[in-house]
Amino acid sequence: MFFLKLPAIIGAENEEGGIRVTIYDIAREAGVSASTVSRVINHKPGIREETRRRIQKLLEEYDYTPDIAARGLATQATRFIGILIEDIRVSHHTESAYVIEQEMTRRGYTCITFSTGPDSSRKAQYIQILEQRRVEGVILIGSMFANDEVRRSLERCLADIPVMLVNGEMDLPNVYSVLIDEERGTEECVKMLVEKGCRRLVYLMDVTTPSNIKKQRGFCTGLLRYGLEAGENRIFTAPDADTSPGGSIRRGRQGTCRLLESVPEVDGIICATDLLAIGCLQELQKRGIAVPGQVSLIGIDNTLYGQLCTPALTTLDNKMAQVSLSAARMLLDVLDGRTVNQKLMLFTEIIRRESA
Amino acid sequence: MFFLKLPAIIGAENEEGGIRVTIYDIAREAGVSASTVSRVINHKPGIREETRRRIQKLLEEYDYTPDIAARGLATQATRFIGILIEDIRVSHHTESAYVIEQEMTRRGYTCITFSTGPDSSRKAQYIQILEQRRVEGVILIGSMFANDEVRRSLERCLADIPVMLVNGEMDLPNVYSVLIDEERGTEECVKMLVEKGCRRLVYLMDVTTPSNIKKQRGFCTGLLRYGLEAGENRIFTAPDADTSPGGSIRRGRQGTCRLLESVPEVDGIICATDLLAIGCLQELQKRGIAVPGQVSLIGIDNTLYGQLCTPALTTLDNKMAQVSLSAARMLLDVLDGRTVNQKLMLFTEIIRRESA
DNA sequence: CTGTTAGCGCATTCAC
DNA sequence: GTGAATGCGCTAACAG
Repeated sequence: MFFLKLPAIIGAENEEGGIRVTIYDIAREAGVSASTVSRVINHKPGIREETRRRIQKLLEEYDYTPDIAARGLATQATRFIGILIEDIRVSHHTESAYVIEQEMTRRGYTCITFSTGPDSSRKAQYIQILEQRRVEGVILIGSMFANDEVRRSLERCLADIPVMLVNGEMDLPNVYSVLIDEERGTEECVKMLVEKGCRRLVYLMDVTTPSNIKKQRGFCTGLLRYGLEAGENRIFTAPDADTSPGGSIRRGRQGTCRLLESVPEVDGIICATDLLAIGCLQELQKRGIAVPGQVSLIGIDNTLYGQLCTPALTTLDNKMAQVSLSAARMLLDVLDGRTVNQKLMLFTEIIRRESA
Repeated sequence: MFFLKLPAIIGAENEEGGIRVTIYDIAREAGVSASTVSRVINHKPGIREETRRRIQKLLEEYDYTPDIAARGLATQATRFIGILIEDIRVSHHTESAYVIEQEMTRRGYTCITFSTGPDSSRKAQYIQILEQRRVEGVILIGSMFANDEVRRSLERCLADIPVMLVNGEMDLPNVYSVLIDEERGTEECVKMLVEKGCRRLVYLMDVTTPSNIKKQRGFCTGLLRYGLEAGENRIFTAPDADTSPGGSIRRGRQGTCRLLESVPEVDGIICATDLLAIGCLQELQKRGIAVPGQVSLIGIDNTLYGQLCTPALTTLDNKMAQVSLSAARMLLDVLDGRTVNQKLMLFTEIIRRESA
């Protein structure tokens, strides 16, 4: 398997058949030592201008490209950032991954991104892969990462590197959080519906993520605060068998069916996600229930989907792009040795469109 | 900067404060040499069962995790795959990246994915980053990578590693292609519209990608073949200033305005993408033009968006997920030393829904 | 200003 | 069966 690198010994020709040119090749060609070449490559001072130029020229001539892994081995710095998401196909996750990758790349880091799926033990496996790759920092996107199994895995594998939790909290010295106040945001949605005259509100969710639970709490708080009687019968959970992106819509439809059976007099619905809301909308329309005429509808996430449906969806923007960008910047700050706050909170905003 | 690793010399305690345990640490603890530990880790034969078990136990006890980069330096294998996409936020690109990442991860590779943006010189830069990371294979997603600048960059940087082109062609010995017959597919769309009685067809596109050009060719061929007079006035290009995902819809609306001015009697529109079609649909509805009553509308891509709008969009499914999966598998075959076809073609399928 | 030496963590010959 | 020696490509400390 090993290719004996004769050129290095004989000083003969190389640069063909997949042989990589190394700093030694360049050094030999330039009649200097490898360290000198290394210094030129890394723009270190203390090199005669003539030498620098000569080596620079050879580097280009031979199309030299540094092996970052080898460099990392010597410097103990891989310049890798790990990103874990449950499913990158979910549109606000896509947005997050995109924003983070752009920022990290801009700053000279390379991102390794994995879609882990919902299973916690799988998440732990991916954390181990990141450990093996010796990432210098990690960003976990989504509240579903804030659980004990992930926590244990982090303590075990990544105790010494900074970890950013996007929309989740974890009490660990190396774990930082960027949060978004979905709870208060959802409460504001209730307020808005009440002000529009709604009296029978329902919160529809599917997967019981910490995030969705927070929204639920905000919903309940809103009911109390704005004078509506609370009660378990105002919370509905759609079955979550199908985990594909399209599944959300289906769940929205099914959840709405159930909901309408229990609370036929409903006049305001808040859905945990936009896609759920769109499923809901489809079911309502199918039954001839006017939106927003008879029922006001609000989604959460501010996805593109919400702009496309008719009527356009009023939605709670949880600003995933901004939140993710903040997380990326915080991580960069930590890596640069700057002190940062361990927790940060950003604020949601209601995007008023036609459905409410 | 360097942490003198005293434990290795003194044989003292370690495992705290970010010091990674190496095979040498384990070896010392077990009273064997590093080679033996290495053999155990890599499940090589020729180790006494007792020794193996003892070392195995220590490995777990000390939470040993191999440094893959160091291993790669020794074996000349990084197990990295590079993926380049113009914009991962575009839904069928997301799907592609997802599918490929899942398959590669399953097979022990780690993906490095970049969103390059449309600019060719930027694409070349990203190719260089992949080279620096010593990826073992590369997948370029989208026809926009099939241009001369990228080609030169590949020849220069990645001449010795397999490159898969998803939906694009390039005549280079190490470049493989998985294609999708969008040309014939679009032709079939024309046929379908003609059979529905349409007589004034228009093709609306935005960015002039090789892929969109192919669709255009298919459109023209269809016109000829199915007895409609061709002509430049049947092709419309929407302005493409805004490159955000939402921009597509806006372009669809604007393009439709122009189109209606020139060909007010249009009764069938094929759009180069679903999002474009949705913008088109919005504009038509705004003007009170019935779809599919007065105008039949077909999109391309089979995105989730097409299922959400009203009426649901008839669309040409270009099977990006399958195409991407095939590309991933082909690449794995090449990496495993199996011979594969350098080109492969998959087939589109029309998804009939309400808009046509 | 530059070369020599050593070592990053690991896998692999070749001895024993 | 196992160990010692060597090298992967690169950087960094220390001399000169």
